[in-house]
Formats: sequence, structure tokens, C-alpha cells
Amino acid sequence: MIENLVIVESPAKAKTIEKFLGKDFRVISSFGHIRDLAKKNLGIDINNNFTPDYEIPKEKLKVVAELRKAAAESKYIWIASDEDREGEAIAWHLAAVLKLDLSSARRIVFHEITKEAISNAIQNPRKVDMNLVNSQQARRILDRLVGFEISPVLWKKVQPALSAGRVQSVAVRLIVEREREIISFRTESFFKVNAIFNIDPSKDENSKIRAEASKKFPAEKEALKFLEVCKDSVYSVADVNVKPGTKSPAPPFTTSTLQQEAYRKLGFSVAQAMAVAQKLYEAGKITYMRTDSTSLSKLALARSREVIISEFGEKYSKTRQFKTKSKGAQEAHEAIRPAYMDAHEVSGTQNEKKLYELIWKRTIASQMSDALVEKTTISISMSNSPVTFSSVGEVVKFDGFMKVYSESADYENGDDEKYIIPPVNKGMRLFYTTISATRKFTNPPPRYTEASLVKKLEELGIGRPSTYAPTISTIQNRGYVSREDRQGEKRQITVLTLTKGNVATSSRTEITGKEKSKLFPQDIGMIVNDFLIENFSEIVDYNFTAEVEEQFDKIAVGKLDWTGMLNDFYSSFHKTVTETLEKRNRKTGVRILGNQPDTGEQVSVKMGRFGPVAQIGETGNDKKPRFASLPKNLLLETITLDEALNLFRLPRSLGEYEEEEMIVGTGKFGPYIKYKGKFYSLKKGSDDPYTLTLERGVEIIKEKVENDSRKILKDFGDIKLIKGRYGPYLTKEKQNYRLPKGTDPEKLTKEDCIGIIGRSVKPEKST
DNA sequence: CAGTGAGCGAGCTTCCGCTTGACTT
Repeated sequence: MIENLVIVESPAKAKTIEKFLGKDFRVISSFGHIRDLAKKNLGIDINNNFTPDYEIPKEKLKVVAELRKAAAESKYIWIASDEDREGEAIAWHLAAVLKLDLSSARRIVFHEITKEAISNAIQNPRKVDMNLVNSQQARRILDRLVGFEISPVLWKKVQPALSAGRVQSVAVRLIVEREREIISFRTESFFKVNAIFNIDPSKDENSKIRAEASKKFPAEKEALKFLEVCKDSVYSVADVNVKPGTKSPAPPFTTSTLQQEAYRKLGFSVAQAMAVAQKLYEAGKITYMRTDSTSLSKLALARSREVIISEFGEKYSKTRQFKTKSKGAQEAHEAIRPAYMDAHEVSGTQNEKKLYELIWKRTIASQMSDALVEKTTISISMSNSPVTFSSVGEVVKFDGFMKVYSESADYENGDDEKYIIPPVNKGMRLFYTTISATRKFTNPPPRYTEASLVKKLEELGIGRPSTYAPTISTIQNRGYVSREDRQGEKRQITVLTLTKGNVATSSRTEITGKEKSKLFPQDIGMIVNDFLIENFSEIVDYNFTAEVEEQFDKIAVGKLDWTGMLNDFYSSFHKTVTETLEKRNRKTGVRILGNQPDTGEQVSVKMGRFGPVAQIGETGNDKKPRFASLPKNLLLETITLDEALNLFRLPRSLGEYEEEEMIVGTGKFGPYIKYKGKFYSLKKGSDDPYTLTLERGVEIIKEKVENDSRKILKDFGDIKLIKGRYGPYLTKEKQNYRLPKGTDPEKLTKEDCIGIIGRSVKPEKST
């Protein structure tokens, strides 16, 4: 019999706490929630005041059995789930499942995992807060109602197996609307004038001043005219303005800011950042990684100060506590920080080291002094034009936190390069070295990355630290959006350059529209989004979550009855659901593009059973319509008649090679070549199935054959050792076999392989 | 694995938030 049992949510936390609490205490974990609404059906008795039907999910049965056993063996049970809405609900479910008396259950909370905070908590137990629990029940039930009533409407009116929800549908909406802004964006061009001035024309580069003209010119003609004016102008310094300023460090990481910086600085996907952070957390190297709080424990503040003073000196230290400002933050945990501030680096994989270093730097920087900068602006006047030039330079007088870490921006703008301005005085005469007018283009708004989408969701107060990564997976898994690259296109840039009294015209190429790992909406995402906006505008409104959160907050403080709140919401919501089912037609995103020039048949596109298709002709006529699937880079919304007609040119023959016909087509996995009964994928972006030549086709086939042969480590005839994604494996007659642990693939003989295959029992295919 | 697009319709799909594994061809 152990005197005391403490239940926390996370096993790693349990391990740490147990160390603080002596041998009268046993600490175990519930692994998060232990009960949820029934998996099948709605799980809510609507006609009985929204009574929830809770059940223990199958995968939680084992944990619950262990909890029950431990509870039976203990005299006192302390429920130490997190101090937020979900944590309170977990406490309540634990009390119910372990049959604890609610009036006497010992509910404790602590924000920091320190001996002091924990003993303090043990000395001040309280009861389970039913108002807070009820606000969680309202949240849970509302989400179930929204998800489980709207999704079936989509199955009927759009396509099976689709989904909608308070969080995911807004995430999709953001991406769809951004894409439409990009589609409707019209690029404009203008000429920007940059100059390099010199203090003394006989001297060298050290006295160079880079400046930009205050005026932009709409076209080449005007830009050229201005350069002609520049030719004969006298330039002088009209003003020198020196302004001191300070820069402050960013707060320590929350889940959202960690995901953003891990993407910007390390190129991690949101899911990858979380997986690596989880490893660091489990190894006891960082604090909890799912948090919305920027606050640091007193201990962390003190330790950071020690580290900063010993490494950089007293004047680099400035202890700060940051206030969390994100909407709906619950602050059950600390910010994400190193568990031990004096550990600069950790052992582990490359990614673990890199992410840890980022967390260490961010945390330390947050406790360092402001940087002092001096911003100098020179304005330069012209003798024969009202246009002025200005040059901006920034000098760091004291680096402060910048010694360690600076936050990155989402979209780097490229030409704000910093440089040091040479000393100049007002009235000083300047001489131009070169003045150039360069054609520039306005850019459409940027597409979201996973990380910038998380940032936006957090700003809107939608979703929680534990759901950002799963939400982004969900909207991709449903096919609503897709993370993709784009090659971009070349465009010519005209540059007019004035040097030594002569204007020369040149041109250079730049790439525009290049994208890497950006979120693109898919046709089905756009159709579902439009359907939801037409029929459930309240739910997909950007403010919906904020509005219901306000009500949950009222429930949490006892100012609003939770079942009443649900009733108000549901009565109008459910009416919308039934009306939509009754009155709305199926939505296919159909567009009629025009007619086939030769036959006059109608050409249209729509979402078909197996995805987006182009169609020539109509059903119900004598002549059956012809169909062609849309490739990934064309949207139903923007495809043109010519693009649609083009799709019907495939598959086509490239001619014969060694007396066998080579066919190029496009299928389930993109464009391919079929030759001698085998398929070869075309290179993404560089090979176009419409213009591919026989010669290139032969090349592709040869490359593939060569690549495949490199994957074969050993060839024993019918048995081959292949280099695969998860390490080497054996293959025989299209069956694959794993190597037993500890096998050295270098030393495998054919006999060894036969043995491994003989001993391996193929498990039944499971899902 | 590189297709499919007639119509009927059984039985299935689905939410958000807490937490980690077990396992991968």
C-alpha cells in the first residue's frame, strides 16, 4: 500500500515529479483524456438536455485499468491534471471513472515543475471546478454537433467521406480565399531608380553612398526622361538625420512561434517540429512543447541571468517576464525552454541538436538587453528636379540580445540590405557613379506555408497548441489543400543605366512565382468551402470561435448555463442543417467553357466521382461524352477552354524505338511513358507530356533503369537485397522481408537470405 | 498501381483536444 497517488497527464511529467516527492508518493499518468463522447452515432442525447454519452475509448482501456489498480492500492489520490479547461475535465472524468467522491477529491495544480511549486500545491488542494468542467463539456459537444451534423450534409451534397468542423473549415477557407486573391491579382510594373553617389569622384569605393529616388516611374519612357535630367544635375546633401533606437528580443517560444521559427530557420514542417520537440521533452531536455504561454518560471529566469552574466557580462542581462497576448490562451504550462539553461547543446540526432539550439538561443535572448541602433537617413537633392534621393543606413551601437538570436520574417523582401553610410555633412556636394532605373513588378499576396497558417489561426484564436499540427494534416488528408512547389516562370527585366553621362539599356531575367512547400487549395476544398459559406456562414465565419469562446468563458465563471447555451446554438443550427438537406442541390463546381471548334460539342469541367474532369459532349445524347482528368496544376475554377481541349491530346504515341511503340500519357501518378509494358514517370516540372520527344523518352527510360540498379545492393537471382526507405530489405517474388535486428547487410550470403525468408511469417494485412 | 465518368444503393465516412507509442517496404 502506497500512501499517496498523484495522477498527471503526461508520463514524462510523472517521472520528473516523482523525483521531487519522496517515497510516500507514487506518480502516474492518464495520457491525456480517458473518456470521450461515444465514437459511434452522435454521442449526445439532444432531447434530454444534451446529456453526453461518455465512453472509454478502446485504446484507453489499458491505461484506465492501471489507474484503477493504482487507485485501489492508495490511500489518498491527488488529481494533478493541467490547470485549464481540458485539464479540469480530465480531473472530473478521472474522479468519475475511479469512483472518487467529488466533494472530497483532492484536485491540485501547479504551473512550474519545481519542488517548491509541487509541495505548495499539495498543501493547497481544492475541489473539482464544475463550472470549468461544464465549459469544457459545452466546447466538446458543440464541436461534435458541428462536425457530425455538417459532415453528413457534405456526403450527400458534395462527395462521401468529406468533413467539416469549427477549426478545419476555417483553415481551408483562409487558403481558398488567399488563392482567389492571387487569381484576381493583376500585376503592375513600374521603374524604380537607384543611385550610387560618391563624395569625391577621384576617390575609391569607401565613400560610396547608395540611395533610392523618392519617385517611381510608370514606364520606360518616363524613366529614361528622368535619367536624362539626372545627367545634368548637381547633387547635394539636403539633410542628415541620425536617430537612435532600440530593438527588443522576441518572447520565449510557444508552440505556434516554435513551429514558425523551426520552419523559417530550419525548414521543418509543423509536424516535424513537434515530433522533434517531443523527443527532446521525453529526454528531459526541454519543458513541455504544447503551450500557449510565454512566461518563464522564476527558476528559469534566475538561471538564464546567471548564464548570460557569466558568458556575456552583466550589461547583456535584462530579466523580463513576457505577458501572453494570444487570443484564448489558457496558460497551463510554461513557455518552451531548455530544462537546464546552462546546457548549450544536447546529444541526439542532427534535428534534435538544431531545434534545441534554437530553443536555447530564443530563451536566452529573451532575457538579454535591448539592442541599441542608430539609424541614419540622408536626403539628397537635385539641382534641376524636385525628386530627391534618400539613403538609409543602420549601425548597431550595442548588440544586446542580437548577439545570440534574431527572429526571422515570414517573407524576406530581399533588397533591404544594410550598409554603413560614410560620414557626410549637410550641403556637401555629391557625384553620381551610376544611376539605374530597374523595372519592378507588384506581387500578389503570398500563399500560406504550414507555419504561417498556424500563425494566422492563432491570431484568430482558432485551434489549440495540441491541434495545430493535426489540423494541418487533416485538411491535407481530406484533399482540401496540398503542400506543393512551383517552378516559377522567367521574365525579362529592363534596366536603364546612366554612367559617365551615357544611358545604356540592358535586360536580365528573373524568376517569378517560384514556390516551395506552400499550401494550395484543391478543387474539392474550394467546392466544399463555397458550399459551407453558402449554407453555414455562421460556422465558417472567422469570428465564430471567438464568439463561442466568450460564452464558454461565461460558463466557466458560472454566469451562463451550459445546456442553455447549447440549446440556443443548436436550435438555429439544426434548422439550417435540415433546410440545407431539403433544399440544396448537389454541388459539383460545374463550369461550361465553350464548344469544341470542329464538332461544336459542349466543353465543360466539373468534380466527377473520381476527381475533377473535363468533358466533351453531354450525357443523354446518342454520342457518349469523352472525359479527361484534370492534372494537379489546373483548377476547375480557372481552367480555360484551350487548356481543357489540350487534355484530350493524351495519351499519344511518340513513335517507335527499337521496334516498340512508346506512348506518353497522364495517369493516377502524373505523366508517364509506357514502353514494352512498363511505366516510367516523367520528371516533375521539367518534362511536359504534350511536347515530349522520342529522344527524351529514351533518356528517361535509361535513367530509370540505371537508378533501379543502384538500389540493388546484392543480387542473388530470384532474391535481391534492396536499399529502401527504412534501410535494406529482401525481396523475392514481389514479397518483401525485413532483416532481423542486428543483421549486417554487407555479410549476407544467399543461404542467409533463404533462411531469413524461410523463418519470416508474413503477418495478415492489417489497416 | 498509370482506369474509371449508367444506375441502384448496403454500409461506411465525420468533430476538437488531451496524451503517446507501434510500425513502416
